[in-house]
Amino acid sequence: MSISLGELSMTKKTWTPIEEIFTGKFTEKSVNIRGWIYRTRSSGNIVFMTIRDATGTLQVTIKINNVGEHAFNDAKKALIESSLTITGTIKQDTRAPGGYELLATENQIITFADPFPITKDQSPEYLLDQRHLWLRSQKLTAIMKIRSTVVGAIHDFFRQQGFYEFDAPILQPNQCEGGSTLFEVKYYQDKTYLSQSWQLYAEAGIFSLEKIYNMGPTFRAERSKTSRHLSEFWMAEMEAAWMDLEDIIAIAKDEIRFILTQVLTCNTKELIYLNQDVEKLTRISKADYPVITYTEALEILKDKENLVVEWGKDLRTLEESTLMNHFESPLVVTNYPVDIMAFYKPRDPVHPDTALCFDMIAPGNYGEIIGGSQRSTDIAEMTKRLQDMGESIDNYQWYFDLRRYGSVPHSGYGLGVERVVAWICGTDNIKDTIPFPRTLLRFRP
RNA sequence: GCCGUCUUAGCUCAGUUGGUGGAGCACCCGGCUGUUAACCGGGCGGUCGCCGGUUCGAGUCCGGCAGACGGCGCCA
Repeated sequence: MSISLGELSMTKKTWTPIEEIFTGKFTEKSVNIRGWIYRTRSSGNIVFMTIRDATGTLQVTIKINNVGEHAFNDAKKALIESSLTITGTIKQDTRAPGGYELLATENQIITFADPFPITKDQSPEYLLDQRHLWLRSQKLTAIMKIRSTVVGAIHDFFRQQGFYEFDAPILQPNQCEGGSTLFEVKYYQDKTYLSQSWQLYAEAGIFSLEKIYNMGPTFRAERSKTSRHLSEFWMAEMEAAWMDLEDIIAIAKDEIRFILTQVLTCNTKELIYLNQDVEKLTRISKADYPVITYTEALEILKDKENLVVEWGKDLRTLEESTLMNHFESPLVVTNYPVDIMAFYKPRDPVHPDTALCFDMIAPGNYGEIIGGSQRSTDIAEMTKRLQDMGESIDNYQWYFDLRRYGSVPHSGYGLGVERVVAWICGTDNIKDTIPFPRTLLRFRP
């Protein structure tokens, strides 16, 4: 028999998070826990359940002589993912996983679950179909905890550095990155697009707040079917007046080190569950990251890998991952050819074929985790490059106004939150780093 | 846009030369007082993606269609 949810909320018990039981401080004491059945098995007059809550899993032993026949039969027939409350004594026992178990004196099923559709064998597609249920898995729980730490760390980092949070519209009339495709949205009698970047609006914000940041959803309708792409992803961006390329590269490195340090502090358990090398991540959290130019990257590829890339072509996935064979930590690559860069990235006056821009590439096969640049202040050159792309200049007059009224040198970058989480967690696919992934071929559930 | 793979039970898969469709898991019933993704016995479960063709006979061979997935390009 189930207890009513109203009745449950009226009970004034103290509930112990499962994680705390493994500190040993509750041993031989009576506790109340609540959660969901992760595994269950029975043998005659004894039922073993693994119970999970948000903090961990614990084996519960239910014996008919301790809880009575009615509660015992409920426990025996409750399927995986049934929710329940249990009272009992914590025992230290080497036979239990983790060395502790709860010997039940009472158990109350809150809701008997239907047969759970996810069993031991699952395909990636099936798990994506059942995403609303697969979120309960230990793997996704671990990743979502790390994601939460990463997002919190980004806010903490910029606020500690004196940045203000500044919001841009999600509905935007113009495109930002050249070549990327936009999601069109009906806007009353008109049409607009989902935000591809916060940046153009951020460039307006720096003239009052000087140092600003933001983190929010970003939408790109690229026809990419890879383990590194999402159609909707979260980007953490910064923009600052008076800063040049060198300044923002230093901030980007500090930001990555700060994120790593926070994750290593808060999520060691999760990193170990995900089979990540904690010592290596600790090393990277304290390291300085190498900075090379695009031209130097081509030389490394040619000299060490015999991989020849024509100067002027962008680094492709193959080249980036080959390059990363030579680096344990993230790598900063600057001065890409100006002709393949977005309209707002300025020419380097010292090396005029290149732009004052950088990418930070993650180790492994996770690709670019940060992209940024100084911002052009040359209205004539930006106008020409926008026209070459077929863009209507009228939409950018407000942006050019920023150069007409007290323009200053300024710079900014964007960090792909999911790519950073994927790299730290070592996931095969970026889809596992966001609760409900949206990709070229999937937008349900 | 280019290249490739897959589609058989609720889930994961096997299915020989073309000859009456199988296993494990899940679920149900029975057994078991220390299990670790428990185990043992039994049961339930199928329009072999769809349409057509070849054949005495097609899950299997051929053609078409549909759907799912992966890689590249592009990007965070």
